[in-house]
Amino acid sequence: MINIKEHATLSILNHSCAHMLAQAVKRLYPRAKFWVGPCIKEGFYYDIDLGEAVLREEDLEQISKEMKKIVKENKLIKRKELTKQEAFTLFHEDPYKMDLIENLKDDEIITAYTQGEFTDLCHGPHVESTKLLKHFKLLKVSGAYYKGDSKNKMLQRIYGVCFESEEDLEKHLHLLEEAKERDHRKLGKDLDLFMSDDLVGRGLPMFLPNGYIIWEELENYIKRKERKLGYAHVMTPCVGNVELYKTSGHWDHYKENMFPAMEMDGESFVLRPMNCPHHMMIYANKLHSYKDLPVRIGEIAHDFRYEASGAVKGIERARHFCQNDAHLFVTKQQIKSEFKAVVDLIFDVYKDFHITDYRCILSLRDPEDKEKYHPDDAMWDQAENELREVLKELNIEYTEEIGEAAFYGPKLDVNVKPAVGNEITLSTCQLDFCLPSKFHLKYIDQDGMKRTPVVLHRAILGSLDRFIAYIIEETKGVLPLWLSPVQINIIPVNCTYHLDYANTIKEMLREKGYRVELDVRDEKLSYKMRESQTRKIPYTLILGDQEQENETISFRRHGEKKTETLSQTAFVSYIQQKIESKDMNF
RNA sequence: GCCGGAAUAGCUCAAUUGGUAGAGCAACUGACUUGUAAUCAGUAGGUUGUGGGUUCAAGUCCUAUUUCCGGCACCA
Repeated sequence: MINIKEHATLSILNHSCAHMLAQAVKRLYPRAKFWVGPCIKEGFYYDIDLGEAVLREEDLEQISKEMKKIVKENKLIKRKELTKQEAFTLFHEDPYKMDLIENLKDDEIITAYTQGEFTDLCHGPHVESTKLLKHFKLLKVSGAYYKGDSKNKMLQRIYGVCFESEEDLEKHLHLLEEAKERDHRKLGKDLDLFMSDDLVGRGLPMFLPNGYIIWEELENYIKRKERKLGYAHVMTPCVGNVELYKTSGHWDHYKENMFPAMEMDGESFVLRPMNCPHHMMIYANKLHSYKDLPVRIGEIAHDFRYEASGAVKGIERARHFCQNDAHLFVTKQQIKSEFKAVVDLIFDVYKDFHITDYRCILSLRDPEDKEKYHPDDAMWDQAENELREVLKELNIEYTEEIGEAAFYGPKLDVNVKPAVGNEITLSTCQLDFCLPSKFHLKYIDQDGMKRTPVVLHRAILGSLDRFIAYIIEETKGVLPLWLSPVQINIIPVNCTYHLDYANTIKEMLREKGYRVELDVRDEKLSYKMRESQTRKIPYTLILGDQEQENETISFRRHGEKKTETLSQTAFVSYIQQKIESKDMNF
């Protein structure tokens, strides 16, 4: 989907359209006060304080009509420079604009743009006239906190998008509709992958047999990779004593996101929100030599977080999920090489899944903010520099975000944009200077001294649940062969005459380990073929007289019209090769 | 958590201003025996999310609540 904010002409068009939206709102709601109306990736929005009035989706139509009028009025959009004093005078009735003006830097040139009766404080630039803003669509209304802070008042936000032609607009709206069709929540239901139920609880999805096959395949896939890289996998309980989390610091810093404590026999337990403390204890279970390091402890671990009700979304963000987690215990000297190995693993995996549209973010501390961060400047400097060096050595594009690091160390996040909704973090690698010392972790160094290791927290597939959601949306539910719940569907041409042959083939394929179904229902071939296609089964076999006589297999690949015929052995080696290559396109 | 919207059969959706809850698909039964995206006929399927209220009468109006959806905030 097009990024409007990054687009030279569309960004101006959309920003101008936001002004026109404000003008229309002002006409219909004279008491409206305006905060900001920027251009964003998806188009534009405007944040508005309407006082008592409440905007509903259905009100958008009327506002659109007013905007169309303004288009017809062909208002020229005029720029004017103002002194700060002039600006104060001009916008004295609008507290939000006054706020903006107050916070402008003294040397900044203040400008206002006027179109007809409406003037807005704005740095511009804008199109010349409102008549150029004809092809727009208001998309949705929502609440949005003033200055993005939930302690502040909630303003009303209207979203919209504007294009240069009606054709472009229609095309874009069509894309938005298509995106909805690939929503993992819809596909998860259609393909019987997972479900949820009020009686089980909000944010607690359940994987159905089909969905669990995907889950299992991914688990095996990533564990195999990790084993090759020297990871050892463990299994730890989902519940922990509250003291464990007091030791780790989670109780102080993360309590609001945890399910409440359970009291029992004078002890207090919580469902774990993450696995670090358990893994710390596993490390502490044994005295380590510097020769043991790095120690890599991995786990496909079930976690529980009390996500805000508004944050819950299918299996992308739920209150129970499974992390592809690992903790690497390293010496200071090993930070760089281990970090590099993690980054290599991330992109090795992305290559397998054809993930190319991602964004790397290196989150660093804000050196000015002494409160927030673990106080060891030398350590921070070393770590941050080494992370940078690795990313540069590997020639990875990334952006640095100052002040976004966790209090315990810098981190690399890899974000992707799913078909529906906001950017999500898929992979992460976080350095931690704090946790090991909280648990008094040590190793005996070469010189016989006890030293504290550094920990790298990392997740490659992130949570399996979230990764599955992402893969479903990327593939539109047409999963690669190795992940498909049903890989091969057999349709006998005639359920009496060809049943034996169909059964023989089915058993042969099943013995080879493929997930195969035989459709013996008393239905027409075309009916079964249709269903096989809508279920997005990669290979549909048609077995009739010809195949039976020649001991061959005729098959059709999902989404294709043509049929191919192979000998049984040729078909098996063809399928085997497809599965082993983890080809994303079958 | 906040703002707004929604909830009707397993699924997708209908139901005039309040006036007998309905269709397609799926399921089940039967007929048909078919070579690549829907064969035909029949049967069954519902305290309209839940609780309260208004009314002669509520899927429809009011109210509380739960869940879902779109955003916002959150994601040490």
